[in-house]
Amino acid sequence: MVAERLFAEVPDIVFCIKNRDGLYISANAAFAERLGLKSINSILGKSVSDIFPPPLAKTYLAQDHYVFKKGKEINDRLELVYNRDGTLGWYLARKVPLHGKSGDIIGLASISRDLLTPGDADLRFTGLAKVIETIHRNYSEDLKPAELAKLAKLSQTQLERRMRKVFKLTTSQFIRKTRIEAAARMLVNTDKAIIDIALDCGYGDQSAFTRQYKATVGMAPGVYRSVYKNS
DNA sequence: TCCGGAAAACAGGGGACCAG
DNA sequence: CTGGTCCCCTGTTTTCCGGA
Repeated sequence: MVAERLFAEVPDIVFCIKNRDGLYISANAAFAERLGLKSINSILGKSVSDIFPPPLAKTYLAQDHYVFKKGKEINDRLELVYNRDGTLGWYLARKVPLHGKSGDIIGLASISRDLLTPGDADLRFTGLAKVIETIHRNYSEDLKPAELAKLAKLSQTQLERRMRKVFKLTTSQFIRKTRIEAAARMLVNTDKAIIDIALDCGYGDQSAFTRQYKATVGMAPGVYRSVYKNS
């Protein structure tokens, strides 16, 4: 298959194909590496439940189900993944249905792009340094892309274009990324109540936070804490 | 090729409430 | 504390067009 060769040696894009039964029939080296495995051989023929912890597997299964059932793509989903080495990694995921000759769905292909951190030079060059600094400093407040654009002396259109160019994210996705990442750290490194973490991270109430956290990380905050704290 | 503005479509944020 | 529903409304994103 062409796609397999295309993604085989690409280091920052995780690629895999699952058949209609949800079993991995293809994956690239980057997939194995993200899972902390030596080769992809130990993944092939397995399902998500065999590979990921139950709460995450549940989320991934639901996504696969959506693709299989609706025949629609999942595009540019921002995901936070707790890497094997304990670091937090951000990825943009995409899942597309694969159709057989008769048009029926026979599987799905998934790619997940590593959101690499741009260098200071990139930020200064694009005029985004001030915006990023403001978001990192004030993520607990109500940040408005229009005000951030003003701060950077850019039109909102320009800000969005440059954010996409540098981060592969919209401004609001970047704000969300910053908040969720801060929340993830607080969940693991502190004993703060979830409602307090929600408020500290700029959410109006705890239920909004839980919903967004789950959508991004794949687990509710409390579940995430129980899985990763002291592990 | 880059930029800005406008308009329209659309997604989704989040408040409120409730059940478990 | 989690998670579900309902639903309004805001803001985001896309697209198009014209100008430099």
